[in-house]
Amino acid sequence: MEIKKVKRSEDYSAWYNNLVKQADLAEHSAVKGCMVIKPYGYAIWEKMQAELDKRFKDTGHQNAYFPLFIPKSFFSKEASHVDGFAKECAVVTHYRLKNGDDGQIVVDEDAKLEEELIVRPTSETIIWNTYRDWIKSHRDLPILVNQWANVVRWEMRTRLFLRTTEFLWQEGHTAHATAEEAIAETKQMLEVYADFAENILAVPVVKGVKTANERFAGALETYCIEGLMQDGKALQMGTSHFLGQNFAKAFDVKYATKENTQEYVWATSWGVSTRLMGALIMSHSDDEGLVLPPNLAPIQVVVVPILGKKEEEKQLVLDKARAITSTLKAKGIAVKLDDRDHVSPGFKFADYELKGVPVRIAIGMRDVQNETVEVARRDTKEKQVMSVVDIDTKIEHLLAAIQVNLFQKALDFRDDHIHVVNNWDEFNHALETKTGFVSAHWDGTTETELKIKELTKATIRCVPLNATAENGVCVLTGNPSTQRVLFAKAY
RNA sequence: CGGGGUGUAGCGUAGCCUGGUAUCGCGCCACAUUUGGGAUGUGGAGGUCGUAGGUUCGAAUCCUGCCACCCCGACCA
Repeated sequence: MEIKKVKRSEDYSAWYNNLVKQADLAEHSAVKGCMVIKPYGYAIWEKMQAELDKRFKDTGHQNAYFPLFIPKSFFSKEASHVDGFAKECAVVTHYRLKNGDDGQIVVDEDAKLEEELIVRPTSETIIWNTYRDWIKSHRDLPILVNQWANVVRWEMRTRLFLRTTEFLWQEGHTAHATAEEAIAETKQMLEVYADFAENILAVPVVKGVKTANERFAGALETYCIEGLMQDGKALQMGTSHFLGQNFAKAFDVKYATKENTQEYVWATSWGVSTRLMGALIMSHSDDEGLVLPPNLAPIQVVVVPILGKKEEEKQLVLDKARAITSTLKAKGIAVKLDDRDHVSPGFKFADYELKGVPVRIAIGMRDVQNETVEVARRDTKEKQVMSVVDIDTKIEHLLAAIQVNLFQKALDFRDDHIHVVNNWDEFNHALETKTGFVSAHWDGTTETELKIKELTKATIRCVPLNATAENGVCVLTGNPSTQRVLFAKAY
């Protein structure tokens, strides 16, 4: 395969698209807006799933599965929800095809559904319709359920992983007796997402709440984690919603309290999607290709034997390479020995760099004689010759160091790209001349937020949770404000 | 969905303006020599030129519709 080089600094979009294809993560399918996730890309998604799923289970959740289809009438039950999703729903209207007059397969008009089915864009409605039957008493609460699923949102414009018509995600849907408990759940899951993003993806995130304008359709409060990509655009990486009693009321889900009164149930929902693949790619990768954090790499270490021409030397090198491979495997490291003899070492080096493998070990005759290996790390491109003594421990430490370094690098980049401004001129100047987040005072009204969006294309990514109270004036209106919010151009 | 652009072998491309059945590189197959940063030579296979029509003796090339992708908007995880 000829490698098409696209520089990140020259055309970020082209670089991203090219990287997704070259690194064998995904490709466009025959279906508009839908992608094929290839085995290597899916392996990374599976690692994400495993890490998230463990955290969900650790916080008491169970997995379940609800239907792909939702009766249309369910959507009309929660008014703001239908407003939010109606414009992007795929609808099933018929259940049969037949042979048409001209030999073409056509939809059988006689097989029209009584009630159309919506392909889920999210599952609150079907799930809350189900919860009505599950919840009768305070003893049935809480319900802590997650589902791994595909959903469909008919977006105007799609991009590999970042926004596809069909995407994979998980959606947690919990039911609680009290508002306090539901809010605690919402916040807990936000922490789970932030922990996952920072410690597994090595992507620093800002935890915050969305403004009323950016809130999930049907939520009282939307918490989010926001990341900053290498091109300086923000990416919403996960959301956790406090839904109040909106869905309980819409679907009439009540429970009997200890005092035998009937109360509506309190709800949360939370989700992250294959968009995280996009976040991962855009946070760390470079002109040589993908850069994967060790905690997520399907292959953490690749061993490349440098095979000489003499048959006996070949065997010596291979034996040594195999020995090191099993030593690392025994330590629980995901290691691959690439002993193919028909591609050159140089080709393999470049190929595994493209695939983002964190550590490469090369072993040749020199190393066999000296009891050494050459170790190269993907993140810094540094190479060093190491003694094979305790190689497993050394590699284990190196992987941990790479994980930390990637996070630190991304964190430094993010912090360098938060621009604090205090008036409208500074605000505009920052948006025009710099990329990243702009930290500014805002008067708290949707009107101002929309006006700023119209004037600058920047949106309020979130009201950060850890911000300190600080009196100031809104950059646009001059009205009083008590806290800074983060603006940015976003994906 | 609006504006702009692109579509030729698995990948990247030339040819299109000025119509005559397609160029080059990588990859692939065979053999040999190679192997510490994308090896070299020799021989070979692979294309209904995105798709459906139209014009023409003849269409990759001209015209029309459609599809897909990219960029910029609007919408959004």
